[in-house]
Amino acid sequence: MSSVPAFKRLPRAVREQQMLDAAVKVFSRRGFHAASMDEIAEDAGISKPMVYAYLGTKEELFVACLHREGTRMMQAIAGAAAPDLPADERLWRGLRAFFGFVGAHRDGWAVLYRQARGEQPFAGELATMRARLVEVVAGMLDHALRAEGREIAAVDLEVVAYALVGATESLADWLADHPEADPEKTATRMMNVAWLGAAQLLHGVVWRPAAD
Amino acid sequence: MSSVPAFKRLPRAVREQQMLDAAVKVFSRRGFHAASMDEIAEDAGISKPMVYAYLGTKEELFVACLHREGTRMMQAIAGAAAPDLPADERLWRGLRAFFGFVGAHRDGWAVLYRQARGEQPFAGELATMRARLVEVVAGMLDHALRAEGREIAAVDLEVVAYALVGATESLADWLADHPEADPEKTATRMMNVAWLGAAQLLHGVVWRPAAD
DNA sequence: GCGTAACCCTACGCACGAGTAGGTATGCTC
DNA sequence: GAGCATACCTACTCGTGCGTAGGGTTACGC
Repeated sequence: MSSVPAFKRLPRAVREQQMLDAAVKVFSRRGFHAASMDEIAEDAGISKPMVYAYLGTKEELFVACLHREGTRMMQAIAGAAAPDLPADERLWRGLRAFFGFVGAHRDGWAVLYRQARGEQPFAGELATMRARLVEVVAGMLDHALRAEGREIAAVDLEVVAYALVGATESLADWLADHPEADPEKTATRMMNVAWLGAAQLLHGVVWRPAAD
Repeated sequence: MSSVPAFKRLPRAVREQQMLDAAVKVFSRRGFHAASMDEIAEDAGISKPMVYAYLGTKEELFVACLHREGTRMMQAIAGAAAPDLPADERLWRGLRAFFGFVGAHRDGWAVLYRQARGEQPFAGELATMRARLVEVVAGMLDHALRAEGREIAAVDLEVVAYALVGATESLADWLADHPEADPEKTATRMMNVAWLGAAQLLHGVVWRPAAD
């Protein structure tokens, strides 16, 4: 009596992706705690024990979401910013790829990402990703600096890179909240804030507080 | 038999502050959801029904925390950045006040703030505060621009301001995570990132993507 | 000294949601 | 077509934590 087979008995790999899709969706719109495993299961068109069997606990599930989305984003960026280009061009392409990605996954990534910043269990996971980005940006700055024959203390470089990454994340939030906004244009604006300032630094222009 | 009166029967205003102190502390270290009203009450040296009687639901309590801390911060900034100063000086004093505040409330404010970004119910509350900041910064930029005889579309101005505020928030996070870091120095670094770039924009220097 | 209003408590009800026990059906291999 | 693994389900347990009912005690006005 297998008259209506169609939507059943799929291989594990497929179901896992469906579950992750559903999880990203639900976590995004509800937040980690407010999201229930029941809703995720229902949204994935499957029953709860299956989710536990394949992806484990709620926390593990969330981490899996972060991992998948994070990896996709990193790949998008890495694929765009070839390491043999000049610093400004790399920065530009990286930013464009980043905002393009966020624009294409507005409710997915950006909200998931915002969640992770707050909850202790995931802050570490996220910090790792951010650290990789900061390292890349700091490396770019350092490289450009050496080309100019200058040097800056590593800490300063890291903090500047951190600020740039932070500004970028904020604009990503902004982009996620403004569906009408254009990712490309946002990238251009970020480039203006970031690169014009950074270029000054690279040329040895420094702002100092007045002695008061 | 009132031999040990000391720590009992305090007036409402005092108890409310104690409760808020406790709530900020617990929300900060546990996060909104993981924090329990029982723990907050215990930490405030009072019983749970009192908290409900004075400050209302858990959500209302959290909002009250946000409000108190946010107001304090805004006052700290407003008190430092007099509106009749030149833009760069205002920016500098504002930043110094901001990082000073965060430095003095590392585990209080910064963590509370991070929480609020993620949870939908509070995102709005926080957005309002951020919007006020963005408005101030954008106003400063606009003012400085007009003094130079230039103009920029309001949207662009807002986005730039948003990016600057975002970068500042990120450095605040960084500061909160690095207890050894100096707020003053952090403010200087932020000033370098922000002002050097902004000053370029003010002078009409603009970065544009190459036609490819 | 007596009422009344504030302050404060010890319990509990109750819903919600994470995680599981235990069982059924379907395809695949030989 | 028997055996086995994999996909899948319904229906529970059980802890946790929000919010409250209902009652006690200290101050303060008169």
